[in-house]
Amino acid sequence: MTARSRLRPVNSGASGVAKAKHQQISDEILSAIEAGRWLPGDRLPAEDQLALEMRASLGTVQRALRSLVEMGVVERHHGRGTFVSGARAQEGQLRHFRFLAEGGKQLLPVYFRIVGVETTGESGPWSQFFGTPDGEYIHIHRVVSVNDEFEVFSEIYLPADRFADLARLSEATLNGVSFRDMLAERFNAPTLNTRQTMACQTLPPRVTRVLELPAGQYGIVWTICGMSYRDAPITWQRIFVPPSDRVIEIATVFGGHPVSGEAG
Amino acid sequence: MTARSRLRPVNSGASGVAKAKHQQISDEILSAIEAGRWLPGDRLPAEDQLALEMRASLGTVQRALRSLVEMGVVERHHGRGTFVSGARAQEGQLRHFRFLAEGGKQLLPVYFRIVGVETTGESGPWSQFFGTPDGEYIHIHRVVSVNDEFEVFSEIYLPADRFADLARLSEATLNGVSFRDMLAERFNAPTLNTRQTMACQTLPPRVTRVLELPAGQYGIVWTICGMSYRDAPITWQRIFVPPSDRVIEIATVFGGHPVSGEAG
DNA sequence: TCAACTTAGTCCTATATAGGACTTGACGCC
DNA sequence: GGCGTCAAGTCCTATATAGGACTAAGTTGA
Repeated sequence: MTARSRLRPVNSGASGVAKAKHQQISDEILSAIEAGRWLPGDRLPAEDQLALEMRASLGTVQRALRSLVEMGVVERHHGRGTFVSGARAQEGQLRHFRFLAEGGKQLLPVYFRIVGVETTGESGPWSQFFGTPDGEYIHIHRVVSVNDEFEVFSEIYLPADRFADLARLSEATLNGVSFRDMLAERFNAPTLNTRQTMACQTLPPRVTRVLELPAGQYGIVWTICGMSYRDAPITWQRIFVPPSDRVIEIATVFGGHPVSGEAG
Repeated sequence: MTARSRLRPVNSGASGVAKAKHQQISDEILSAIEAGRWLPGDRLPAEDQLALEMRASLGTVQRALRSLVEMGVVERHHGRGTFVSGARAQEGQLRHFRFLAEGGKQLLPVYFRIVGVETTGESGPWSQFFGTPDGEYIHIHRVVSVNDEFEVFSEIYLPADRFADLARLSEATLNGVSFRDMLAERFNAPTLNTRQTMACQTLPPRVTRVLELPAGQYGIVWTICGMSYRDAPITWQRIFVPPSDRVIEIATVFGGHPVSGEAG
């Protein structure tokens, strides 16, 4: 028995409800990826190999893998193999949102400047999202320059226990990086799904001060709850967007094909 | 041969690129639904029946039907059948967006008041979206009251030729109805997908005037491009949202499971 | 050296078949 | 009438099998 065949055969746990075998299999593979058995970029065993390990037929394994593709967990390439999705895989893609110029041209967030990093036990909507009312959180404020054209203010909360190593990273290391990529690459915590809300409100003083805007300025208060495998909450982010002719495009994906295009 | 078996056998057209049979089949069924062979709420023939008509195996038809479910075109119910999705099917669901109160409770748009209806040849971002620079459009302005709690201003453009009957409807008929439902039910044009952008900008005078806001008030300018079967553009909508502690939740659906919940 | 060919590995499609699970309506019985 | 049983219709899962298509790497030959 090689190291390759360490996956538990499905249906081994006496679970309450019976689940379809293809779901059990995708669940099993997902667990293995979560546990780090394969890292982003790694190739999974071939379909037929998995079918043997899982004691299932090829068709059943294929169906399980298709559902993992839909979740954004793996990618399959004809003739090459099945790979764990890295953050880089969707780079530049409209997976969750992006900024656009007036004509529809895409703007890239290129410059991040850390304003503050702290660990806090403060509760708020983030603690509700994480489901840990008394939890400790890493709280990072940043100014994000979009395409060197305009700036937004971003603050992000992460559970301190899950990302303890992050608190030990220097600010220099955190500067200029995309959190989404970093969490996927260094913490095996890719953002697979988001829940987003928006409102127009007055920007708080700490924001207007840093962005050099008049006090009481209105802006978009944009909340992004980031979820990873099994919809586990990993990031609570709030972005303050001042008035601008730049627009935010929100990804809405149905039927497997992301909506994109140049028009506004 | 009954009226039921009018679907063309797949692969009959000498198309340029070869498509997979299951794609051809879902395409074929989609065309039939588009053409009105089955209307929203109607039951499609059973899987095995379709397999016969399409000269395909059961598994292939099932795969085609699953992809139509993903697109939101049909719904399948174990033991009952496969039905063309009506607009009502997703009522109250977070298919594209919804309004939330501060605590996360859902607010329903309950009251629509028509401000103006006109037919215009004016060009703008909508004509770019529709791809008809010289087209005629039905342009409708409305005040939408969300849960009787706050008001937003909505304007919508529709291609005049496609929805000619709509221009003939009286304002009384248009008052108080959801366009999304009406287009699906009366025009066989369900909104299956959207492209959404947002920006914080000053609200135009015609909006502040109707909503009784101070001139120059900032707000969210929210553009929603609605698409139907095969991503055909059907509605271009702009919603002006004044400052409020009410938030807009945008649906972001990945892996087939819509993200929802009570938290903000 | 380099292009063409071959081969192994992998994913993709499609079929025929079998049984299970759920829904609905009909039927018979009390 | 009300209840349980039954059967037909439908979707759901799973298997075994076959062949095709794409990729990457190695081999051959001019």
